[in-house]
Amino acid sequence: MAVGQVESHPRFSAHQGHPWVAVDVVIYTVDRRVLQCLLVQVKGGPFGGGWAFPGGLVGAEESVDQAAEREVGERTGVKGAYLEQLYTFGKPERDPATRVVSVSYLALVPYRAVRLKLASKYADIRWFAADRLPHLAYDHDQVGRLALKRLRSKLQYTNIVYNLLPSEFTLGELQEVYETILHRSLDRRNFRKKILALGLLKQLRKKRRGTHRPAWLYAFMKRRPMIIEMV
Amino acid sequence: MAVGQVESHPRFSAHQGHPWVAVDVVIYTVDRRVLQCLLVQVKGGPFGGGWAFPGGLVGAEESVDQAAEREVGERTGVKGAYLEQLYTFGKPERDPATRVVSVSYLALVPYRAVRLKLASKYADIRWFAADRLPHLAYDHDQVGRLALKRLRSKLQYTNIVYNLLPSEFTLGELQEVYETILHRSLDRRNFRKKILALGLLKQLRKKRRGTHRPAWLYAFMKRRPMIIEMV
DNA sequence: CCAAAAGTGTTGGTCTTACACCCATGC
DNA sequence: GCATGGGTGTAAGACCAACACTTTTGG
Repeated sequence: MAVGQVESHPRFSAHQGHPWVAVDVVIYTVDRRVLQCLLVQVKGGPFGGGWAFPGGLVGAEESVDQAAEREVGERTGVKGAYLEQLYTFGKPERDPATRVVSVSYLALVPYRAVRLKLASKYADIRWFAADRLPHLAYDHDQVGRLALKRLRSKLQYTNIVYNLLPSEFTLGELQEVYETILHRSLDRRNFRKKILALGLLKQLRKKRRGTHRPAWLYAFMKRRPMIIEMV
Repeated sequence: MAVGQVESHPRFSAHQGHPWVAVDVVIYTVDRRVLQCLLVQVKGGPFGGGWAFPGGLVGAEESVDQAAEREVGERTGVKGAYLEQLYTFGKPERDPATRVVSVSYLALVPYRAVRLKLASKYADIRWFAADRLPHLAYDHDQVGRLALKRLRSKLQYTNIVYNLLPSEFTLGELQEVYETILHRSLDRRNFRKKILALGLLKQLRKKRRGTHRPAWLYAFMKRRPMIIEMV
């Protein structure tokens, strides 16, 4: 991209120079009653060996959202995951190697659908319990705190939880995901009352048979983000 | 900034190319019971003659936040205004002249402190009623909708309104600002009850003498952002 | 028959909303 | 004395949190 393009831009003068643009994605999933979060191990540079959220530069032809979606797809194999922009971090010193402005995203993927894939730029990739992350490279500790806060708060007034569940589930399983993420226990009767009152779930005609009394299976009527009030 | 720097970056490969980074700032104020919003008239290019929010490229040495603060200072003369990041817009086609990723901000300034200053890059600058903006250049219609939504919602659970008021004010004036921004009338008794119960205001030892019964003056005890519950 | 998870209503307290009259001043 | 904005309390309804027992199945 030529500098001349910006010098002729009607709103901008080019004297300032400019940073690079990257995305970083905090990818959550729930597996066996634990909220997990995907980290990659940085290979070289001042943070080599440290852990960070996966991310990469935004390409010339793609939108910033697309770059985030691409990163989720490349690392987890999941297409069309739930993605939400968190915040843009732009301090010059946040990455000592280069001036990088980073747009952070929150992503939710169902655990069963994930097939982790390492990129050559990383030394390792794996899930960590979201509330016990190691110290992270760059300013990613801050990104992680923000993501967790946003996830917890958004759980309460949206239906995004459907992104973490299989298409059929029992109310007990649904409640378990809420409890896992919010990190506190909820009253079963109140939970069922409230979530059923929202009218977002439909009861299926089958039950899940386990080791004990079978439970009705439910599904979300619509699998798309909606603003509601929960918990 | 040399490409070689990024090719040697531990996390990124340089094949992608990269966009420019800019900020756009939605600057609100309240004047005579109207929520006003600052627009500039674009000079050349495909949007020449159109109106947009003031903004500019992020400099190599400054953070993105600083670029926004600088823009507010340059246009209004107000230093240290309330600033909050809104969202980052990053579609390649959003600005036809150049690939620009734009970080949008919401700013609040007290009307009395403002001295508007035109930049050579703009044809004009002036206040518009926030709920009657003209069609804007770029994707700024979207930015404006988002800013207004955020302002209204944040009014309800923070104390940011202090950024729009002089240091001393009556409860009537405070309520008027709320009503102006929320665009609906509030019950006076309930409003006073609630806002006083928050304990954020102190009653001063003086009254404002107007054309009728004098009203007690109040001030915010702390002029810094806090999370609360209002309205 | 025992263990384990599923299922189900009511009550008290808190919070929110709606609403009407008197007061102090300037003109 | 009248017009104008300032100042104040209560009652009804909505909402939320707390709480215990019975049912159904597998082993």
